[in-house]
Amino acid sequence: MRLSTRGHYGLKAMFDLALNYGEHPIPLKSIAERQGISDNYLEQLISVLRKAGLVKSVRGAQGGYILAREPEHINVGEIIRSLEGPIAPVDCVSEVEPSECDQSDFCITRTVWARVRDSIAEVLDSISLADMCRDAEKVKV
Amino acid sequence: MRLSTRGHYGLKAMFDLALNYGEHPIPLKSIAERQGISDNYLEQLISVLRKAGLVKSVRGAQGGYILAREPEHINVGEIIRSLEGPIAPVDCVSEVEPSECDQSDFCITRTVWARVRDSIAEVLDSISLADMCRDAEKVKV
DNA sequence: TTTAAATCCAACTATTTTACTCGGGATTTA
DNA sequence: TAAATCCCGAGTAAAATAGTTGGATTTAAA
Repeated sequence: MRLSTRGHYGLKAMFDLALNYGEHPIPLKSIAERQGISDNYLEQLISVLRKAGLVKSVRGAQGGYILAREPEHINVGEIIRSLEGPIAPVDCVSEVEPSECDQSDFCITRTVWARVRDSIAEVLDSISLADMCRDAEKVKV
Repeated sequence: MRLSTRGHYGLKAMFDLALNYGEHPIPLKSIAERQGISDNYLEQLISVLRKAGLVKSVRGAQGGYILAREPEHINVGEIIRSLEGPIAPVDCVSEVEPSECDQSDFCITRTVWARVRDSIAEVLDSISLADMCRDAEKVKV
């Protein structure tokens, strides 16, 4: 029941962008450094986030990345889904295109995984980047 | 955010044993057949469940497996943990021996994963095999 | 007492996934 | 024009996954 580093690193990067949200784009290299991630690898991940419409890029010198929306309007669920795919503890309860399984037991186990899926989704969808920034403020003080 | 087949199959097998709970041990082959699992593979999994004290085995002809406790007193969380290890979306919030990470962001992302972990655990620990059997009854009628 | 039905166990393996790295091209600012 | 930066596709080593295989042991029943 583990997240891959894609989602893990991706959220770190997005949170970093939220903390540094403003006029100027943030170069990927500085995000990678602060968050302790290989910048070559992070490049791949942020490319996915860009294609998903969660960040905007500015090319050239002095370029970098900015959140595509205000931190208040980006939630963790979106970030994780874009990097890890639909939430699905097992395939047959995927949020998108669940696979069929015709088992003899009326698939009661399936309902267990559906409940797990929903509880994960509920947590992730309820937390925005702005929420996380507020939490960070609290910790600082 | 996926479970491996270990937990998936393991729960199916335990549920099968719960549905067939009684005097007689259930041979592994019949569980595997009903649940559509390779019996060689299931053998590995049930061996873990036995060592975890969740099932008892009876060797020899007419042998098989029985739940070590009544279905009411075995919950899904125990089964999953014994097969998949501690619940931990990411290592640094593992239920057991969380790994250290000294990042610059006060690890607010960490608190997100802790909440996910807790919500998964809450669901899994709240469902017993007996609950699942009752659900199965409802579906039948 | 033999046979067949079972569990038990350890080692092997093919495939897939993960977590990267690498090299080069395109774009923009100073 | 040089430097900083994003963009993109291909390659790769290591680990995890999902099994398979072969044989030893135990026990009930014929």
